[in-house]
Amino acid sequence: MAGSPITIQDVARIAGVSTATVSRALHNPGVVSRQTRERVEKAVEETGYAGNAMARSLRRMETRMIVVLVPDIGNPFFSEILSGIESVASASGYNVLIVDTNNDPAKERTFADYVRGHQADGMLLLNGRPPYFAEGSQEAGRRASPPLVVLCERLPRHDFPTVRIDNVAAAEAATAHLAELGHRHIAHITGPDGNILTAERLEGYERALSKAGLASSAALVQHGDFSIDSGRLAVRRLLETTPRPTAIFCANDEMAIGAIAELKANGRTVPADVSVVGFDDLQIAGCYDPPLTTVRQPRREIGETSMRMMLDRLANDNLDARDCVLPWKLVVRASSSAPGRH
Amino acid sequence: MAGSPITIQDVARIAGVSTATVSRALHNPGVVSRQTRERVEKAVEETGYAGNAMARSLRRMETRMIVVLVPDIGNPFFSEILSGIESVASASGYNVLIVDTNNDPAKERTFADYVRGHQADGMLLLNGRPPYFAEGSQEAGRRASPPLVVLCERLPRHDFPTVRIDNVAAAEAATAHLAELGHRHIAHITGPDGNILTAERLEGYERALSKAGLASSAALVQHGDFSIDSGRLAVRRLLETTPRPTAIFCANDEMAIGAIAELKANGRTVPADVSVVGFDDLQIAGCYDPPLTTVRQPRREIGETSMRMMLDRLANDNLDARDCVLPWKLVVRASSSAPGRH
DNA sequence: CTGTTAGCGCCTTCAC
DNA sequence: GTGAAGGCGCTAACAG
Repeated sequence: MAGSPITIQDVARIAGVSTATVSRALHNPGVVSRQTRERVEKAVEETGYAGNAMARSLRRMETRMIVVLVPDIGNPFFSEILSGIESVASASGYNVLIVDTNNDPAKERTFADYVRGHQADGMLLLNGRPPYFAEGSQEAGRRASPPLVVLCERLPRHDFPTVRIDNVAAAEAATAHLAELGHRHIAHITGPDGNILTAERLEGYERALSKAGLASSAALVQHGDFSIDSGRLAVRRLLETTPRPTAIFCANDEMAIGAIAELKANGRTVPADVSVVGFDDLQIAGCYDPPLTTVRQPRREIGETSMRMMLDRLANDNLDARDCVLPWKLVVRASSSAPGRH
Repeated sequence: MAGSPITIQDVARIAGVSTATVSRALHNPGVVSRQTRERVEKAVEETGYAGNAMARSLRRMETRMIVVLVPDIGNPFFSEILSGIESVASASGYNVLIVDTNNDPAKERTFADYVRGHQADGMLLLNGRPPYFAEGSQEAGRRASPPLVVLCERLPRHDFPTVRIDNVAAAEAATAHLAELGHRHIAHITGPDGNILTAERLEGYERALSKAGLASSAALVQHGDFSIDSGRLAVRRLLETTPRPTAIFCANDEMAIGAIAELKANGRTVPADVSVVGFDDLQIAGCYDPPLTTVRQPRREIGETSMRMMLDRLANDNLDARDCVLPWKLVVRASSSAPGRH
């Protein structure tokens, strides 16, 4: 009984039918007689037959697997998106292969090859870097590109289907919120260079400053990389800036948390001395001290929508590349207030 | 050129060799002549041949895929473990299918079937619930069980290979730390019922109380479920307890964060009024206000070790079921101190 | 309603 | 060093 695995032939022999009938009884039960179906089911039970996914995939030329490329699975921002992807996928009988690329382009490429190598039917991209097949400009014809949906960012010079929010508008609203509170020296801590989100949120920040009639200054814009530590470091630099900023808009919540921690460590009170606004609305944002004002993204919905677009695309080769823009919301909590006297 | 995918036959035709030679040139280059190899490589380049993983898997009867069952991918505790798993796996040419089971037993079972259905070569379990094939006591013979490694928890009544820390000892040390600071009323917020970690950390807590000569009391033990919110709720109940506890040992960091947030919301100061100790040492623990005293688990190493055990097991059917116990460390930060006057 | 047949694409003997 | 051939397990097309 132990040893060689059970195949459809074993089941067929025991049930006294052909392998084709076993296959039908399992995948298309309506088309076989009740008697036969029951005999097959009994044989399946007896043997513990589980099918062979490799053989089925080869025959059907589909894997029912979707690869999701995530730059950093430890980033809590992604987990709810993944959860949304997962729920839609499994409801349609698809599996999700989550791959942490660690922002390593080589790894991204390896896994992009999954689709070409028939290890997956499609790919969801969360890192805003186009995969190999989109690199050469001449070969980037959409006709040749495998099923792909880009999440959260829109790749410049490509028209892959996209699900995202309007980062420029959201960043503008977050910064405008600080300006409306009366802040005149508003700093910004950016994401990593080369990231599309970084550019868009910076643009929103600058647009808000300009609309509020505030001067922007290079010293007010500090580079970060979305990590807690980079938020701390950026604040250390900002504390040496003149005029001292009374408010900081951080390109994500983790840097905002680092920023607040560092402000406290330097004896500043948030928001009395410095207001801080984040971006993403991680779960921790509401529990931090003070609770963080931030931009909420519909993370689960982003995941769900992207997977639905993927399923549409899989069912219909010639689907148009849609750009789906979901709503965001500024969540005002206690980390932002009118500036104190200085 | 677009349309049907390139197969090994296309490459063979273009290179003017047989498919067998193409296969050899690709997987066993030493055995073909340099001339031939170069011709094949050129043809591969021209065509963009990527192989077909399904066909290869079917032929070789292995998928080089390992499923990892995670109860909740949003829990940051798991991400570094996953990262460790990933790095060892990809170094050996294995892929990791991360599945969020959402603590849903049905889903766990579905994915446990992956191994039987040849969709994966082995399985890593992070949720401490035995999969289907271990449920029936008679069929649970080890000989029949597919390659499986259990992380972080040891399944009772099973002898699957395990990688974990000594939770009882670590919880005892965390509690003893509070007792040594002079606390006499030490509360505990537990994990969810039925979880093995919950039981082990509770046992360590009780053992420390007993060794310190402190009475344990039902009112001091509040149920949680590892979530931030459950930490908040538990504190609300503890604030109505007499005698009021001056210290709380939480079964994980997230509940500790919730506990501190709720204590602050009720006007208590941590640690002056109440000391709080967590478990796990999440990244946020060091940035919280106050920085959290907690137990550090070697998360990355847990992941790496478990994947190595899996690879060993895959390479050698008859490997003994090892129980690998890794070291932990109590990290004392500012959230715990001697009790104030009451 | 059921059986027979013919591969899916690849790798691995077995010959030469 | 290379080619021919068979088959991994399954399912879709075609007969009956």
